[in-house]
Amino acid sequence: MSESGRRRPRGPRRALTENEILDAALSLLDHGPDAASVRAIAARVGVAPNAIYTYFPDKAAVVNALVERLLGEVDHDVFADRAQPWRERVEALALELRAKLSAHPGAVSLMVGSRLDGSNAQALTERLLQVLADAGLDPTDAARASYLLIVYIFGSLVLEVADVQHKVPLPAESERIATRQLAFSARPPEHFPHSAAAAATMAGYISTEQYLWGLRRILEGLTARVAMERESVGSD
Amino acid sequence: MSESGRRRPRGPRRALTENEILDAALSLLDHGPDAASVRAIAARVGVAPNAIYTYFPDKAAVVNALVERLLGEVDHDVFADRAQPWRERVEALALELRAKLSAHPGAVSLMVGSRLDGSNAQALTERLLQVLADAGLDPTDAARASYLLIVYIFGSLVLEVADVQHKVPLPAESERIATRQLAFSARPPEHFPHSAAAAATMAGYISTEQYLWGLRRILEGLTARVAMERESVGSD
DNA sequence: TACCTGATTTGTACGCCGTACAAAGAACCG
DNA sequence: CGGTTCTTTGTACGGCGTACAAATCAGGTA
Repeated sequence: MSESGRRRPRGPRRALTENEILDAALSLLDHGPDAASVRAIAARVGVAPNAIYTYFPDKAAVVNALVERLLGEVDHDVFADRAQPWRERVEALALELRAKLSAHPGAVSLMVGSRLDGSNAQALTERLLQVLADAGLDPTDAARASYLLIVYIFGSLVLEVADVQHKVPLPAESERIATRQLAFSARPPEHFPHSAAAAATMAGYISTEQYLWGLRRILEGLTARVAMERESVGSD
Repeated sequence: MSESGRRRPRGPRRALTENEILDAALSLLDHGPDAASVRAIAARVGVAPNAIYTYFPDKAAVVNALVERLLGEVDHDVFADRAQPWRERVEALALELRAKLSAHPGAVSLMVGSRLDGSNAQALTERLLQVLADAGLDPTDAARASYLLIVYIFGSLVLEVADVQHKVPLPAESERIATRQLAFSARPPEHFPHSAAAAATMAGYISTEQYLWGLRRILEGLTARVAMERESVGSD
């Protein structure tokens, strides 16, 4: 074992672990995206603010590690089963990601500007490419499609947390819809006829139903292409 | 005229306009998303920091106004022409928005968490709904589709600015692709076979070409639905 | 004309933030 | 034991958004 090979370092044992710091940051984030300051995290784990810098080089590293950890919580088994229809696997992946990330709205705010290139992010991309390859997309289309899906998933999350704007805790979906309904009906209908007509639907934008609706339209667009290409190839 | 009806206020004439403040903020944003501090803006327009609060209640209002102003710069004529094919109108809208917003990467960072419910945002939504209605979507589908498109456009922008991470000025597209190419080839190919194979495509993710590719897949998904529904309605 | 009144601008200050730096403390080695 | 090395802390700097009271300015009114 190489792990027993490396001796314990010279100094005092560390009082914390990286994970305890991330735990603290994550729980603080439930009080708003700005609540996870270095000072607050340090206070939460009972240590001086600058002790954090023994574990992470700067705050951006804490954020990156936090995002990576959330991505690591995604259960791959749900959509790694190649016996399942590929569409359901993509939907399962999208729902898993949304569930794990929107559970921490503050963290979603933080991932904007995070690198998203950690090993867990790569693993998820790889899984997605796998599913799309199983769907019959050639490697180039699969790559493009995976980015399209990531944009959709990530964009939905960002718009969703922007909508609830660091209110805490996250209100229930039905309550959020009602709030938006009110906001829409306050608009001048004479200048925005389509918007007024679509108010009820638009109030329900931010919902799992709309999320899946959009996802399915995208999947249809991806496979329409495959179908077209298969047709054009013809008797091959 | 009601404008001549309101008399000039009592005090000294204002030294600035809201627009000058937004100009200053916008030019500062080109030096990074954090460069547009209230103090920096005030210094830029030659005024004490707290004078800004005579024009805007707080910094969030400045950001909202800035985003609204950028949305107002979008040229509606390009996609308001109902004689044009609706697909091209949607593409023109998407390209206009991307062009106007990604010209100010710092501002895109700021719009995350902005309300996006100003009159210009509403006008764009209305236009989008109009185009989708012209495409033959019923009001409900048009509403859902417009949100899907907004998520895509906005998500693409957010991921794009996250990729260049406040580097300034924005590097050329070819250079960004080369940088990403390097990053991808540094990954362990044995654990991520699909990712490795798709590296070249993925390096080119962030490009106008990929942006349009995804957009067209979405439009195909939306119209595949319309086509299906028309078929199922049958002889009607 | 001179004063009053109300809007604008400024000076100062508070409490945060991320984090650099040097000193102090703790565990291991010889 | 002393020395070495790592962790933790105290203190401090510069910057942030913004609250508050004083000063300044330009009307309207007497």
